[in-house]
Amino acid sequence: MDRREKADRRSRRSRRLIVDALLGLMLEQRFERITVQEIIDRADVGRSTFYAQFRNKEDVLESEFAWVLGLLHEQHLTGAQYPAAHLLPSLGLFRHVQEHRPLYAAQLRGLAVDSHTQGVHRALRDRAARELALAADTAELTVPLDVVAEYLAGALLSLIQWWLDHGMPHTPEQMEAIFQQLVMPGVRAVLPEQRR
Amino acid sequence: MDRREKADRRSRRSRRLIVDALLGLMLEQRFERITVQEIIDRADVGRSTFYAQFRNKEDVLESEFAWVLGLLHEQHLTGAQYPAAHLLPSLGLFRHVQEHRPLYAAQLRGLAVDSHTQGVHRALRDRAARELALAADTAELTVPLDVVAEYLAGALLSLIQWWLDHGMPHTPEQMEAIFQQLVMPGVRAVLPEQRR
DNA sequence: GTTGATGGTGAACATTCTGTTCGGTACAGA
DNA sequence: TCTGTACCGAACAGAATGTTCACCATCAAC
Repeated sequence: MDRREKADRRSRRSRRLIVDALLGLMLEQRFERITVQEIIDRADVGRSTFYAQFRNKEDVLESEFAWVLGLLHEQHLTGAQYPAAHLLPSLGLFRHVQEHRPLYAAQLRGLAVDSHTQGVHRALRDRAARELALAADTAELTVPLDVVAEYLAGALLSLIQWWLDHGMPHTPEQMEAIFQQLVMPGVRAVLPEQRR
Repeated sequence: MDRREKADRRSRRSRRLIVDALLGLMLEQRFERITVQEIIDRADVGRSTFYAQFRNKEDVLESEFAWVLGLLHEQHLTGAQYPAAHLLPSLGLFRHVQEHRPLYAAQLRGLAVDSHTQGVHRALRDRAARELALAADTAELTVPLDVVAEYLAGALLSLIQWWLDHGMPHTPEQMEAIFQQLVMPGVRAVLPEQRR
């Protein structure tokens, strides 16, 4: 699964070159327009090397994303190292995006396989749904629980989108403050007064 | 520009067949995987007919979207036929999406050219930014104006996404109520008390 | 109805991109 | 030093795109 540690030094080098080439290209043009030929030209590897390492160009991005999302899960989405009232590990997510900025920026600019963004979206939405179910009696919600979960995930991602789009002018902590001010009041409004 | 009114009856027929075929296919598989051959097979038109009417398969969707977005603009985004405090014509948008459900549903399921969703997103965001600038003194905002605009557009779209995803179980009016409860409190929280 | 114009048809074609194969070379790691 | 593995590059088959063309169908106007 993770070919980062083991494997031949040459393999790692090739994979790195290819991933970097693709991320670079994605800052210039949209993903679908990029051809395998362009990738291997920029990476300066042979065609057969490319296909020895990846199934296709989608696979390049997917494997990179799988790795980064794995980190996200184990570092920020497991356990409950954040205040329960927050419902989502928003601060952790802002920090995570900042840490892996090149990948996320390329993803955004290249308008790439939307399925990745959607993967994050789903993960956040489900996480929020679970937290909400714990935080409030479902029957007491004035709005369906899964709408609230969708809203939370969507609003958080739209802040992240804005942040990336504008060259990340704020710190994760400032973004977290904005998130708390802007997004959370709506959630508290539909929860019956309870758990602060 | 708009080939719906003028043009030969046969042209209109062909275009309609092709658009419907594509929308149908998009309910089954993602846009990128769909080939022109599949479209013309399902539409039952000749290959050359397809290319006589459209530049490529993106063009099919684009022309349809351009038309529907044109309607959206003239019916819901111009003037200010909605309460100024709402900042966005959310109810109008919910109604509009319901009215053109097949297109929006296909767009969503097919994970199609994200640029269309982004087009709507941009339009909403800019609209919100303009309204915000009128509704509040920029200097008095505790959060940058364009973040709020982005948030509004993103949150509204995420509600629409949920709505489409779940087969539109609510009326536009119910969705509007949810939007008001869930999304607007955050906006009021960052506006200095003013204009109710 | 005849007629002239416009659109539709299917087959053929060049082109582009994809993904695979293979013999030979270079390098990593033990 | 030696063995396995990755890289290389060229060649290739297959798929999909978009174009062209000669022929046929349909329109609407006379």
